[in-house]
Amino acid sequence: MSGTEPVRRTTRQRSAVLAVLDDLEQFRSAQEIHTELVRRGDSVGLSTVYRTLSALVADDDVDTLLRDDGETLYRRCHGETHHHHLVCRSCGATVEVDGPAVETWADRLAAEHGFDEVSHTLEIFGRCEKCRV
Amino acid sequence: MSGTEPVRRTTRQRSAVLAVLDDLEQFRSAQEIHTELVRRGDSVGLSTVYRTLSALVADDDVDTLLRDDGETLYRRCHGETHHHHLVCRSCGATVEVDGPAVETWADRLAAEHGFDEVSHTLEIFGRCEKCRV
DNA sequence: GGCTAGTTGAGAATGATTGTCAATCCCGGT
DNA sequence: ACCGGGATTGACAATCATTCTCAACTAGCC
Ligand SMILES: [Zn+2]
Ligand SMILES: [Zn+2]
Ligand SMILES: [Zn+2]
Ligand SMILES: [Zn+2]
Repeated sequence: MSGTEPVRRTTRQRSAVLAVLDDLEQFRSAQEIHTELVRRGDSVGLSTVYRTLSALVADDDVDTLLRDDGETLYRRCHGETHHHHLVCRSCGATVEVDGPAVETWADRLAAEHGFDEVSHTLEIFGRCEKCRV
Repeated sequence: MSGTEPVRRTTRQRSAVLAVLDDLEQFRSAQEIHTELVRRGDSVGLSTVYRTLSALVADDDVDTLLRDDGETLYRRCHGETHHHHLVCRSCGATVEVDGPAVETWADRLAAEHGFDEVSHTLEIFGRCEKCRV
């Protein structure tokens, strides 16, 4: 399917971004990840953070999620296969979920209406227990 | 649930935006709607377009949709109740769809994980028949 | 015809994301 | 260890959707 993927060199910056992602259980914005890198004293240029995240997404190593305000959030998920997320609006805590029924429903529906090259987005938002008053 | 809604006056601008929305079957961005208004010779300030659209969304008279690149699209839907969309990526043609099974699945899942104030986003993208090569 | 509060719009401001490009670095070959 | 060339970096500028500002305008009401 995908042609030969471009070579990715191992650099201090790339490792630093990956380290932050591996320590984070929540979906976070590029800006937040950049701030965290600075806080750790392992500073990486903002452009590089964006570039690295884009590469990770292209390689399917990182999942993205669009917040209501349009900002993109990133997270390194454990599941290898296609899945969705139950996300806490206030703390970003995330549960990876599978919905086999939804997958087939969406594909069938699209086919019935003559749609091609189908994809879908599905995210569930809420407030987790820890974030109750 | 919602308190007394703020008064909305009937202005030329508001009517013009609604007129465009009613003629459009596709999801469109605020900028595109603004361009269409100018083309019709019924120009409305861009700020006003955004303001009007926001008000319509707040009043549940218009549906929104976040495109992959984070831009917000607007559409005046026919269905009164909660529903989702099957959208053509190239022309924006939209089919309103219902997924009762998904609704209950999402709510139950969130409840099982102790989540509160649950909402969800679900959109299906594809290429419609007219947009095949 | 006036009053007044909601509305408008040109332009500035915001803020995330992307582009630029010279300096720097990784890595396979020697 | 020493190159060399292509990949990577980062300070900064640029883009672009969206929001803010605020003085001028107007719909709705007496
Ligand atoms: Zn995930
Ligand atoms: Zn899915
Ligand atoms: Zn709709
Ligand atoms: Zn739904």
